[in-house]
Amino acid sequence: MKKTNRKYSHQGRPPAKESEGRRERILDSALTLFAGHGIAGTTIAQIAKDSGVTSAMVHYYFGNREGLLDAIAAERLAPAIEYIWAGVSEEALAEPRRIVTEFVDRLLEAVEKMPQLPQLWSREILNPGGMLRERLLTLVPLERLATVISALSLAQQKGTVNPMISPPLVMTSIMAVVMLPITAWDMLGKIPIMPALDKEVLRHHALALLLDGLCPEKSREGQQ
Amino acid sequence: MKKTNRKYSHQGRPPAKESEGRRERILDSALTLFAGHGIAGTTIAQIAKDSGVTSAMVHYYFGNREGLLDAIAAERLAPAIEYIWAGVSEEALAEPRRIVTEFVDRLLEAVEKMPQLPQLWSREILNPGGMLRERLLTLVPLERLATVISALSLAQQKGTVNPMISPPLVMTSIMAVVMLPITAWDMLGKIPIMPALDKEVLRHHALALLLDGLCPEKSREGQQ
Amino acid sequence: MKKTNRKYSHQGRPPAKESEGRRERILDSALTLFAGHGIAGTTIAQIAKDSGVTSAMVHYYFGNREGLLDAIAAERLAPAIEYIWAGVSEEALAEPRRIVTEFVDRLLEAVEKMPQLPQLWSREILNPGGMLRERLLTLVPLERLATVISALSLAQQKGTVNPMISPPLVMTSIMAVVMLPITAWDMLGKIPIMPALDKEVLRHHALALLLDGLCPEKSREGQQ
Amino acid sequence: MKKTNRKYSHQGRPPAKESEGRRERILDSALTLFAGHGIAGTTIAQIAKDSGVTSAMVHYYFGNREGLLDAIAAERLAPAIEYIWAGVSEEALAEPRRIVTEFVDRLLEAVEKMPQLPQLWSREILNPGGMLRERLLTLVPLERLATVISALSLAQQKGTVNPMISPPLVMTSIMAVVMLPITAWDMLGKIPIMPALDKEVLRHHALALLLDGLCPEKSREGQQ
DNA sequence: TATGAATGAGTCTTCATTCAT
DNA sequence: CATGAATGAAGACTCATTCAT
Repeated sequence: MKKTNRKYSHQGRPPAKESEGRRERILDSALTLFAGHGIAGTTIAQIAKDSGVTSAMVHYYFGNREGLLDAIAAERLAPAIEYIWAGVSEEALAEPRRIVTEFVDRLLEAVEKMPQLPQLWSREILNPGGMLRERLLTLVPLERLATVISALSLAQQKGTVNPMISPPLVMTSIMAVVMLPITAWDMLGKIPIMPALDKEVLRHHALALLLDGLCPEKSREGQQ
Repeated sequence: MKKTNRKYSHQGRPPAKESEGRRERILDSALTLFAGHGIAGTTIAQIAKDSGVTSAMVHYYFGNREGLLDAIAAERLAPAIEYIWAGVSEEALAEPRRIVTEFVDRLLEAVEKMPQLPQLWSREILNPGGMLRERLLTLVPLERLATVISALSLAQQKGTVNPMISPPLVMTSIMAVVMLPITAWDMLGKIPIMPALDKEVLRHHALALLLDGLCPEKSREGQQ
Repeated sequence: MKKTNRKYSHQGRPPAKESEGRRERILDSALTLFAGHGIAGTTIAQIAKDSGVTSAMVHYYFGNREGLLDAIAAERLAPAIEYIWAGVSEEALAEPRRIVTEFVDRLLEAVEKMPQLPQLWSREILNPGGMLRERLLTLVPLERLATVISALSLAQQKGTVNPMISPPLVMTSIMAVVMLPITAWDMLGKIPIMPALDKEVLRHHALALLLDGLCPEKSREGQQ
Repeated sequence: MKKTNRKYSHQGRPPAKESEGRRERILDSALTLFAGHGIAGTTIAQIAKDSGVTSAMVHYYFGNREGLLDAIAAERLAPAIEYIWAGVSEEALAEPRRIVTEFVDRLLEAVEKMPQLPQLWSREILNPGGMLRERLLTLVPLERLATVISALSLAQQKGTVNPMISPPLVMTSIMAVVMLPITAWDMLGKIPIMPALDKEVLRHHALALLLDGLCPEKSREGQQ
């Protein structure tokens, strides 16, 4: 069941579609369909059809639905999550702005490699009742998160971080600001006066908002 | 099929439980179960059982599954969305900070009244493939959104709004920062050094982050 | 799930086929098919077809395969078993010959009413791994059996019962001698010089063999 | 496809486990699993796993499921049946008591060598619908059975056999009294006052019951 | 010989939906 | 209004069997 995660170990290109085995192709299809219609809304038959195999074949490789979800979690999502968190370097911990910058960049890179990530993350991981939640809870590097939270608290005491924000919520906020617009991408496209919207625009927007806020110069008197 | 939306039209108390008809009870159950297991993961029989009726009764009231979703969208979610957007007052448009503050507060009030909102929003509305998306797209006040975006752009030109942010993404960012942590509430609880986390903490965090950023005083050189 | 067992409570005729509900008809079909092909060899679809319903209907009435087996055990076989054991009267306990006679007669009456009994008994109840075994173990009146065994032991001490037999095996032996030939009925029919074989012949054979043995007059020297 | 039946042709020891080929090991597993869960309840994959081969291998050796059943019947059960019937010697035919004694002993010896026999016999051979029935019907020495029946009839005319018993049913009765308690062995163990029960006890019980009956001294008037 | 891969047919089960009452 | 009964279609999963290697 173990697989080396070629995709995230290096910065490697994905291997040629031809050389991928059926197993990988099934996982690809599952990932995409799960992102598109939700896990509960996707049948094994749909995955099989999309990947050009019979549904019996899906059972052959993964045993059952649960086994497929396990594989998706372990072989596709866990590496992505690891990759994202590996992005917050030790040196960055001392500089809150770097924490944000590096984390945002890792998120965007992960999404680049796996476009289904934002939707799976918001639907199946973040949500209680999400079908990948339990499976990934153990894979999220809680101690890493704790380290970052501590670093932010320390910086807050030193006065380099906004004293009003709540350190434990920061990483969630970053993920939210980066991932959710991607999820809603096409919805935003419906807005009439929407200008060109791409990952670069999103990156600048997210960094500016997270680091300096909407109205940085403004005095802070009337806030609540 | 249309119903007045007693809940959000005024600030009125919800009507006495007794007076609610079966129809409303079915909608309540549906809303909660949809939020908990996703729409695709919820059967009519579950909703029927939870609301103490037979599943034939659900069909009697709503025709079919689609009809139930229509009703949930029109009678429960549309009013909530209307309520949220109604919060950005005309006067606020001139003051970006007020836009944010009022919007955040409306969001939190809406969640207070309908705790299922964050999960339904991220799963079934925001996500492409979400089963309420199409139904609500027409109900989102796009012209209102356009107005706000224009106001933010104008303020940006006047120098009262961070020139690096992207106005069309602002409202999405606000919703993300407020709603997602609520969705992930219990997940965040698993973090060891998590302090007390409640709506008030979230409100201050969201407002501080959105308005002033994580590191407001810092110079802005390293931002690449 | 409880049903009065009309069939065995009195000596009543079975109710008219017409008035039986679908549920009963499904149980009838199941009983017959289970006896014919074994439980493991019978599909729900076969039962459904035989009883003129859809297989979804079988699930509607019994929940699942296990539920159907439960119903067969509780509503059909348990009453038959009760009926058989109820046949050994209190007065009979003092007279070993009456125990045998009454038990044999009850067995034959039960088979008369439920011709599937011998096959189900030998395949699915008696056999370890039989699918009704666990379900019926609790229903067999063990204390009644114990009473009979005690009575036989006592009679053995008084000299009215063959001192060489083993009382705990007696009831099993009786059932075996009566039931197994019925199971193998058609097989026996293949034997060339087989005379007319019917229940009456079987009854006399069983009683004679069980009570007096094959060679009653013979001295008992060579028996090692 | 034919194999010499080493096990029953002589009194030979079973060959060393090592020298048995895979084919024999598959048959062993099949025999045991068939006895345990019934033939219909046993899959080829289970047999393969139990015998340490792949299920493709089972097909390689036996062609298909039917072929495996053929082999079980021809190579394992037929020899056992032959062995049992070979036990009724020519000399015994003149003495009914010897017929019984020798047949009982052969049955017990056969069971000793093949503990799965009683269960397979009652489930899959004796029962109509039993999956080995057709295959073994031709293998049962019908003419031998006819000979024995004739001998018993003759003895009955001569007065050395109970005139009330039915000669064609005698051999079935013997098998029933010997085999069925073995099948139900563990079930009998559940009975509270059950004394030690082993093959020797069973042998004496069966012989005593079959030869002399439960109440040999009793007068034979009330037997109706 | 031996096996991993592959599959069509079938099994149990669920579910939205309908309808007579 | 309300429901128990009924069902067709579809879902997950199993299994005997085949085949290229």
